[in-house]
Amino acid sequence: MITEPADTAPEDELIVRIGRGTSAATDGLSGKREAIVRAATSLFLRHGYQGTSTDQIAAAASVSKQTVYNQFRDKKTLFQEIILGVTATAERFANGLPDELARVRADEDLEPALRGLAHRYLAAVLNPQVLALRRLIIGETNRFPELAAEYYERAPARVLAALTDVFADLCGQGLLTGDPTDAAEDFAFLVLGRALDHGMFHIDDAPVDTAQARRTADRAVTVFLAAYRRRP
Amino acid sequence: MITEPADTAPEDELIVRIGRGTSAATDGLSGKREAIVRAATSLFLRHGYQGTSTDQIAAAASVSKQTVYNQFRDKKTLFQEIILGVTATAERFANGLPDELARVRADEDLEPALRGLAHRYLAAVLNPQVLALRRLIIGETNRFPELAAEYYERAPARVLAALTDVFADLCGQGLLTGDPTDAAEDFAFLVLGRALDHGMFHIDDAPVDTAQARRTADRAVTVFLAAYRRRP
Amino acid sequence: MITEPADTAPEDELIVRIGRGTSAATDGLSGKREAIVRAATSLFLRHGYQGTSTDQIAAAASVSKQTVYNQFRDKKTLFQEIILGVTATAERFANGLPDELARVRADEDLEPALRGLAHRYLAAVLNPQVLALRRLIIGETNRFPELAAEYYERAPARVLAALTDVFADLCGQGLLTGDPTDAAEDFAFLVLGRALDHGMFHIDDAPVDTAQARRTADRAVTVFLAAYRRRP
Amino acid sequence: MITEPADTAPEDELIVRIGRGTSAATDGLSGKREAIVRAATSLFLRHGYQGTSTDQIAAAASVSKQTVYNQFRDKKTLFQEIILGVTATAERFANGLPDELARVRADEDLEPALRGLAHRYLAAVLNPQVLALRRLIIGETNRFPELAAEYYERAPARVLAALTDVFADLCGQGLLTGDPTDAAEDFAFLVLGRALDHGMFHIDDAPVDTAQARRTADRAVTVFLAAYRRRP
DNA sequence: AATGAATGAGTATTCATTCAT
DNA sequence: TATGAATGAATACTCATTCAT
Repeated sequence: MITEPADTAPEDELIVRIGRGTSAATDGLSGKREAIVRAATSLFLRHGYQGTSTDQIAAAASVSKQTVYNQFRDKKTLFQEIILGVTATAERFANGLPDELARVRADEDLEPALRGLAHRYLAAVLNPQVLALRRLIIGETNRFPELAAEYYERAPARVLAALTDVFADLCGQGLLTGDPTDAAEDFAFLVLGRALDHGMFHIDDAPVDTAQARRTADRAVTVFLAAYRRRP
Repeated sequence: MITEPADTAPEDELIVRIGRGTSAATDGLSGKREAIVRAATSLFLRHGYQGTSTDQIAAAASVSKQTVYNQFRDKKTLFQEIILGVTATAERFANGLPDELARVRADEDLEPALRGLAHRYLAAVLNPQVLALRRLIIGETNRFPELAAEYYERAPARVLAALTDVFADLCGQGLLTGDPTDAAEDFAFLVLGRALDHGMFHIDDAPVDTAQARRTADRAVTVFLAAYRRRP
Repeated sequence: MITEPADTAPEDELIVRIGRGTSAATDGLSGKREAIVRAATSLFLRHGYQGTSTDQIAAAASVSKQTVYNQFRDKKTLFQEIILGVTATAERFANGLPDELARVRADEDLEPALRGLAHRYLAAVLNPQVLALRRLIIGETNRFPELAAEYYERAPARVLAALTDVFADLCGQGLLTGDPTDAAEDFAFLVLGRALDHGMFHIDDAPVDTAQARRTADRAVTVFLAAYRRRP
Repeated sequence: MITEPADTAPEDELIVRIGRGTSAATDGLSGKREAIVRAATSLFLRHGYQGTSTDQIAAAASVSKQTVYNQFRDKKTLFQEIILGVTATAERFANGLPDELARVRADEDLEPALRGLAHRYLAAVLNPQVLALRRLIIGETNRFPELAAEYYERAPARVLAALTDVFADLCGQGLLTGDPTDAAEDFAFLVLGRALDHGMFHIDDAPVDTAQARRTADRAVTVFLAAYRRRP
């Protein structure tokens, strides 16, 4: 119904190749599959699951409708594959977190290191596409409860687990006290809470306000350390 | 993966009378209006905006479809009126917060008072219907950006403002230090962050786990006071 | 797809009013319902269940597609209501049979009376629309087994039961011997067998060949009486 | 009311090799052709012509869709070749009938011989697959009138012709009187009539009830001989 | 000859909305 | 005002058939 031909918003960062054929030999064949994923991701993120028709997806991918169905059994399957594919990106981000703090050695390094971590974390989550993905999944939690739960496990929960590892290590170094799991949660939501809550209810295609994000990160670290820094 | 819960959840708490006819005189006439609101609220919360048809609303309200259109012009209008009506409930909760801490006078009262506040706040937000409403609005933020923004102002932001007032007062009493606005945000998300993040991605009709909520509230207050309690 | 505007084959005999509103007051309202039944009956008889689309039905009835769905929940329901409605016509025919032989009193009346009965029976069943209905139901027996069984009970089996009553009466009068049920079956298929078998596999819109039917009827009665006439 | 039997019924008896390549040399090449015929026969018998898609046929034959089209031009052609191929089986049955009665010599052999013939005939026609084939062709008589007529000529009519030959021979031996053609028809439908009529409208995968079939055959022969046996 | 992918028209059904009463 | 019936466009999905390899 609603046709948006000039549809060029670059969600490309979030779009990953999904499916079987990734080898060079099949690249030509699965070009259409990738086009469908790309188009559907963009449409789902902007109009939601129900608000996106298979006609629109096929048109946006410059592909016939049946090709969509040949590649993805039905709309539900396409949606799930896309969400899970995109989720993998978030998973990779989480898995990369621990390395960032691996080099913290002495007391004087801790606070700036945490500030850097907090800032990168905040910037990653406030990315407009990441926010759009969260809105999409949250809005479809009733329809796809298992998909939502799986996303939670592989993205937010995975980040918390990574932070827990980080803080357990820092406790082991004698830099922090308290339960690492609690520390991870408190750190995460001191950093993200307000911005994420606001971001859920506001569409803003502008990139993250870096200065604001840095102030938020710095304050979060200050409060966090007031509670969790080991005092001699 | 698609789940359709039975159509019998009593959202009555959230359903308030909306619209013009609230006086006793018009009660007979707007009984149908209320039935429509009640039915539509229930359906929208469970199946979303696009997942709810006007046929379903009319049938659930035992009313003809044209009556729905006579009362609400179109589906969008009905949706917006319902969301704003339900938002008023959240607004009232926010407005009641400051009174809760008005009686705190001496240092020894502060921590238990904050714990009680934190627990009531957490329990209120984790109410299954409140979570469902959040999911609904978040999922429709793209379609109804102004509605989402208005909800944010009248519910989450209103609570933060109320907490800011509370903490400004406590700072004035010499019990806390720091910026009251920052304190309000940090308090709010230390309390809510994790549970709300989890709640967005998990359907759970069970009532809030009180013991767990209390532990969370207590820990949040401890961390909060480590950073914001005025030290002599 | 296939549009047949000049579709004026008069199946009207078979089409009976189906449904709730038959009173004069609702006649105007259910005019469309009747048009749908009329159009769908014609199309189903000619193109089968799967070969008839709801688009075609709506077009042939000069009605919108949704009106078809408002009146008949879905295509299956429409098909079943039509078949059962038409079946009622066959049922009435069966119920009228016993009266035809009620007047047989003396031995000399028996043979001509049976010949008349046989001829009317044969002519009724060889009616092109009746044959088309049989083909339709037989062809859909896999898809609608209960409907086919119900048709069988209310049409062919009902006729056999009526003939059984007739022959039981004639046995009671001392005109026939043997089991009335056997007699009914043998009579029925001596009369119909060949013509019906042939008719199933040949489309022939021409009316029944009366002379041929009479010869068949006469021969059937001769063979039948050779076996079942009581000999003094 | 719609029933979809499991896809495992072994119609192999009815499936014969169809088409050009039957010699040993081409067996390798037409193995796929045979697989297609086998799969399509099974599907057509169970779901009808329109109810069977070329996708299903290709999948059931473990063959690509294009291979189906390479072998059979289009769906109609495939259907017709299958029906005609299966018809050949019925034809062979008819052609074998005369030999069965060739040995009848004396009066005392006649009745048991006819009973045996009647029973075998009845059992052959009541075979579930034969009934399914009849339903299929009858249901498609409007769409494939010439195919239905050809089936009729090569199966039911061929049996009647064979029976006519049998009875002409028996008349020549002085065992029967009357017109052999009439005798054949009356014999055929005294035997089959009721069971065939019932069988058209009832799906029953169970094998024929032998005792019941024998009783029917015996009664049919009794009535038949009452009319056609030559009396000295 | 065989394949997997592609096509465009068609399937039953439902949508938000409006009209006649 | 409230209703039941009606509408035309859209929904997800499937069809028989063909193309490139």
